[in-house]
Amino acid sequence: MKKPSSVVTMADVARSAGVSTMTVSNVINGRPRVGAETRERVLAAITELGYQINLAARHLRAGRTGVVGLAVPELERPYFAQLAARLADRFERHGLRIVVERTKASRQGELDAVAFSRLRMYDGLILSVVDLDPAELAQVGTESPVVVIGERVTPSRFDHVMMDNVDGARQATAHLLATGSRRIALLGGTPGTEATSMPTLRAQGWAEAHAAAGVPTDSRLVVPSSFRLEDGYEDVKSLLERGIGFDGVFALTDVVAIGALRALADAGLSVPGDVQVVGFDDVDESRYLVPSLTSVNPGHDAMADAIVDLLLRQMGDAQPTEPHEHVVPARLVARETTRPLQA
Amino acid sequence: MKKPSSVVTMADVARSAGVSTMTVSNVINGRPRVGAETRERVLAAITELGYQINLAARHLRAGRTGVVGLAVPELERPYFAQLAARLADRFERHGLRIVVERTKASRQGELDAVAFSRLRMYDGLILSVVDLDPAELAQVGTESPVVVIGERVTPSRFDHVMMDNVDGARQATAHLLATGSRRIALLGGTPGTEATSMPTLRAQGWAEAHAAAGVPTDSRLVVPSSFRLEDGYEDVKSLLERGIGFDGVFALTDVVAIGALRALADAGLSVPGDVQVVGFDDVDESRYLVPSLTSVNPGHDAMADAIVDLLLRQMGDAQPTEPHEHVVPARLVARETTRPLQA
DNA sequence: ATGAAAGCGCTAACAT
DNA sequence: ATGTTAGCGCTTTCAT
Repeated sequence: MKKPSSVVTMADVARSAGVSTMTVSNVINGRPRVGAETRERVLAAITELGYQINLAARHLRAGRTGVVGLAVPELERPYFAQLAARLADRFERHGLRIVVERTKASRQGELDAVAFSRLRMYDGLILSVVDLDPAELAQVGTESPVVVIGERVTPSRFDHVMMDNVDGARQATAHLLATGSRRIALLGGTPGTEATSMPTLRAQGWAEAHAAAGVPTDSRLVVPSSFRLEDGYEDVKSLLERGIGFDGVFALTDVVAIGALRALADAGLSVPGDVQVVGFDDVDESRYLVPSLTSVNPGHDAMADAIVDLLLRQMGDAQPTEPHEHVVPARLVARETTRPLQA
Repeated sequence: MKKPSSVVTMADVARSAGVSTMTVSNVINGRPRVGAETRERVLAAITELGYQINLAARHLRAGRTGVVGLAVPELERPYFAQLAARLADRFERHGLRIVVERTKASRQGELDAVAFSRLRMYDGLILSVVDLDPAELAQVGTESPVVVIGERVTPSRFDHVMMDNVDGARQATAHLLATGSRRIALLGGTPGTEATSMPTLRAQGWAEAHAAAGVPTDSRLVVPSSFRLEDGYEDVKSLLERGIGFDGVFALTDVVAIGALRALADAGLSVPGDVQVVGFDDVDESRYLVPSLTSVNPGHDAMADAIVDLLLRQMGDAQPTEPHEHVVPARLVARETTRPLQA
């Protein structure tokens, strides 16, 4: 019983079993042409020595890893965590592992992810682009399969799956207007950002709905912030403290909405009586909140399906096909933070 | 401008620049002893050919990947998503990437994670063990650094960081008792499970607190379930439908508590007036809920610190040290789903 | 059914 | 400052 002192290689096993490394390799990979008795001997040696295959070597040889990477801005955002779970389910059915990493929504983080992937650690990459600019992304040379998700309009070089941010935001705002809100705060709007960023697109939907309804917007109701719970909380608190009146809230994400709800409660405002609230993402917890959160469902399953389909296609095909641009429709889910529509 | 037809290797670059591969390697890795003019030439060739380093080869050679794996039961559980984020912050400071994968809380998934790691795709692995049994885990031969987290008492072969489940649950239950609850439902208790599983440990704390207070428990108040929102919801609904009275709820996780709160609201029960509720995990959203959720904080930062410390130690040390067992203390955070303690 | 040789793309060690 | 040699551990030929 030899203790595996440091690293046991195939050669060690081969020597111990009195065969060639090739035969060991054949046994390990379940290839057919190995005698039953030889196989036994090899297996015994493997157990005895505690042999473990070296994937790095295998990958170098095979040129593939069986791993798909998912790079998201932040691991703890429910939207991405839930997307990751959906993707994991789907890829698993195709015998692929999925691993999740984060980019911190930074240019560098996003570039790193592509680099890591194209450097052959992943057979394919799903990249949520936030900060990387289309031009930069376009320059990234990559032969390896990449599907870009996220809100920005990206260069046509890559397959791209996105939700319909503008229309979703339009629906959310239109619903608030239809149910009686007239001054709708936009939480998370980040003015001065790229024209194709998620906040800008959702702000655009907010503006369009106002225009369509002939209701004026007030720029003081646009509160810039990040996407954390405390941001929604602080945004509302700040509006109240500054005495900027509002009777509706469109939060750029459900997480922000949850923070906002808390601030409204602290201020003694009732929801939806005094203020109506709509979020975006329709994360799992939204329907369990009290009151349950009206939100925009960005088409989770359709999105996951499209991503998997496009990536597998790239991974399978010999010749690259034309890049696809896939927009998944969004749909408002009305719940208790908004009043019922008049019939 | 040659199009990178398939794979450009260092050798290609070397040829094109009229140097040896070694010089190319030196340039790429920023090693000092390269002439300025040569460096220029090499860099030019790299750009021109669109050369990209092959990490698989690098790793085979270097024997390390710079990647730490984190294997958790489910990607979308807030507790794990938030843990992942904390760990990512810390490892990043040490120049390590962290990637997250899921095990589905299954034996096989957990074994796969160890296999993947020890097969040298990760320099270290943080494994949340749920289903794998200590004996099985012990048999997994691995030279590669592993830190086990999770509730089960694991074999002493591995460094292990865990929260104080029993004491946390005891605090939660004691608080409910101290604030007047007498019939406390236990949501998520899974009877007949391993003696060291998380549900069992937390159930034990629940029982201990009752014993200490001289209050009898009622086994009908123990509702088995998984850890999703809908489980908490269904658990409460089921208790109510079956007419099993209760005036307190200890949910095994905050997520379950959120589901429970919704079911209580649906039944027209007030919290904390009619029923007090305590969760476990103190996830970020708990303090923003309305009413905010009283919960057990399992010591998030202390836990992350301990994990990182132990793993880095293993990754650094030549000789393996004695395995460490680290228990992080838990602490109740009283909020609005429970009544104030009588002064 | 099994083995020998070659080499995946890189880098550490040792020349020059 | 740059090149040569050797080899990481595996698998793909192509023998036998």
